[in-house]
Amino acid sequence: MSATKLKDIASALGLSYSTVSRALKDNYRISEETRNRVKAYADKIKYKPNLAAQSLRNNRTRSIGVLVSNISNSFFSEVLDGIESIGYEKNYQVMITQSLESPENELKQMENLISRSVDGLLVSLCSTSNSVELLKETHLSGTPVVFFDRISALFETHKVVADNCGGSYNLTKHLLENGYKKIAHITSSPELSIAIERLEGYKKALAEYNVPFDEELVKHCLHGGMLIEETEKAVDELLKLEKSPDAIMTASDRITINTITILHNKNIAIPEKIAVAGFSNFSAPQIIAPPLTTIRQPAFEMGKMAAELLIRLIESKKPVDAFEKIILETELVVRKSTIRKR
Amino acid sequence: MSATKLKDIASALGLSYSTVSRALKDNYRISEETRNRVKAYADKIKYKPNLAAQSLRNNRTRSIGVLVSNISNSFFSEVLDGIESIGYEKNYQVMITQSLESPENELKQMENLISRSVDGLLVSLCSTSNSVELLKETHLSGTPVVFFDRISALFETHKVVADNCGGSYNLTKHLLENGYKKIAHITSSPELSIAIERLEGYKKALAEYNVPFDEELVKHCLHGGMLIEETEKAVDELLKLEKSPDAIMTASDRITINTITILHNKNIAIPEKIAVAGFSNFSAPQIIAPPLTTIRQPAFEMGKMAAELLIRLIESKKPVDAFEKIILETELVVRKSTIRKR
DNA sequence: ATAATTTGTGAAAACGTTTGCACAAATAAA
DNA sequence: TTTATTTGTGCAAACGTTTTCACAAATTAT
Repeated sequence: MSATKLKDIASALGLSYSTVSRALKDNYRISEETRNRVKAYADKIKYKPNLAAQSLRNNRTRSIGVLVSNISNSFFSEVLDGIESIGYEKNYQVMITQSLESPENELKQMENLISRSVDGLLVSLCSTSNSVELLKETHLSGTPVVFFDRISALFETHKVVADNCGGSYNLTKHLLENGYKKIAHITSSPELSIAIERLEGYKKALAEYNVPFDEELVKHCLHGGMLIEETEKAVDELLKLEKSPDAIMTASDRITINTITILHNKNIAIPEKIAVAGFSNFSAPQIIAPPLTTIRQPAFEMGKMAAELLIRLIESKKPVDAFEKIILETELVVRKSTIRKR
Repeated sequence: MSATKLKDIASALGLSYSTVSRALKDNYRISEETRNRVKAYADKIKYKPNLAAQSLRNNRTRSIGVLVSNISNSFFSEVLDGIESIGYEKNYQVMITQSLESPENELKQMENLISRSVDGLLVSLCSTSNSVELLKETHLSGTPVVFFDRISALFETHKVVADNCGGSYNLTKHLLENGYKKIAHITSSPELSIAIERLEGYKKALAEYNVPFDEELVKHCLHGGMLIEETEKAVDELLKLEKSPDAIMTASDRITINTITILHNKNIAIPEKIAVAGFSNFSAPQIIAPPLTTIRQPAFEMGKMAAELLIRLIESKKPVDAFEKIILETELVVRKSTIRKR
């Protein structure tokens, strides 16, 4: 009933463990003949090496750990899809964990992954992360770490990100060019790298079009829109402003959905009264009322790139010389939610 | 640099490995005093047992394997979220793989998980699965298997499913009661358990309202709507029918999105010309044009239940007597896509 | 011919745990 | 007091690999 072992092959073929082991890895001085005999027999009895034993011996698990804030967030689930596809291709097991935006969870999950001796780590930080120190140690002790999406300024390492600044610049510019003057920005926690970068692009576009930046038009949802109340508060405050905005740029899927829902409930016409557009990896922006102008991030691609980079780092013999930073382009798709009929 | 080991504790405290090991597991005759001393020191030096060594020795990995068809499908990503939440709670690592609806992938992924000696398996089969034999073996060899969502008639084991039949019955009934007579059903591969059950509920409702069942009104998308073309073909064929349908009930998120997109493109008004409703775990059905009547499955809950059951099976000493089948209720939410103004 | 090298294989240690068994010390029963 | 039992600890084997070292046989160089 129990699985086949090296010993089974060895005794069946009258060889020693060592010879069998070496024959299967064909990296040593084993005669062509023996090698083939061993491999044929291993195939025949469907030998599968015991991975626990291999890990114990080799200190390698052929697995990578992933930390995201939330698996079921559509952006992250696409990223995970990409990571898994590379894991499958390169024969690495992917271990997925989520922080749920809690720094305590994040730290525990990270420790957990490390104690499972994953060969590398793929991390998208939570907004108030305090696990950077642990990551530094991990990195130093030889387990490579690649950040994606949400990175940390406190720890210089390999990174794969979307061009957040460029994306929000393009989107803001699009709004400005279509005659919107008072553009609000509802974004997530101000500590997040992505929020900072998106704000930057927004400011850059405003400056270019000589529209003064107005602090009051920027609202933060500290929970990234997990709670609709925080978006509600943001929208309400915007509507109460003396000169309330004629467009809202949102920074995430959830915030986008919340904002639209709220405006619908208040019977505020989009885009006639207020235009809406945002960062989104929504699966169907075209069937929203109204079809939504979006900045789409290459999430699947990001997962693939990050996983490929990580595995490259894992498998490179020498410690890699320089940190790589890969920036992926975003895509602006204009739909009706930002186009007023004349 | 390297992690701390049992030996470190043992030599620091002048004890043997065995005593330290037993003290940490407090399941043997170790004096209160020694136990505390060991634990305190272990805490102090942040001792983390080597999991590879433990697995090798115990034949347990404290991990469970999951197979879904696609991580980024919103239904599955919610399920995964649920599974992960229980895994975290019970301290099991979750290893997620996807079949991408390919039986070959499915089999490979399954073998992979098994060779990693996961303690149990959580499986949602792909439509033309041929890995049931392997699962049977696995089950017999003592690794429990729990099916969720898409189950197999060929293998009797533990199951967690939504009430697909009841759900589609309710939805069909809702349509019938709102005056729709010719209700089409666009569903996925006819081999899938969920498709079979949903068709059944549909037929049951029709029969109850004395509407004859019409084979021509049922269309299958073999790839579950991954390719928009297959939905396009289905819709086209329906529209070409002598008496084309006045309502369409869709069986999955992707098919729903595709159908709505296609009808929009053809300028066919929903629900005035054709009503649309479907099974969906879309994150925002309320902001679709028009707001979508849906049957929502308790995906997160399903993941939790399945994971809890599996872990219970893993940790129960005796082989469990009977197979459990948990059926979760679905929720019908009526919105404008099925309500005609009078 | 002998010496040096190459080639193929095996013995055994190591990776870090857990656990059956043995055994001494302390306690309880006779 | 002697014997039986309980209590606390240590030794050593086992889990299934990989790999260093050793060594015999075959080949090549001298």
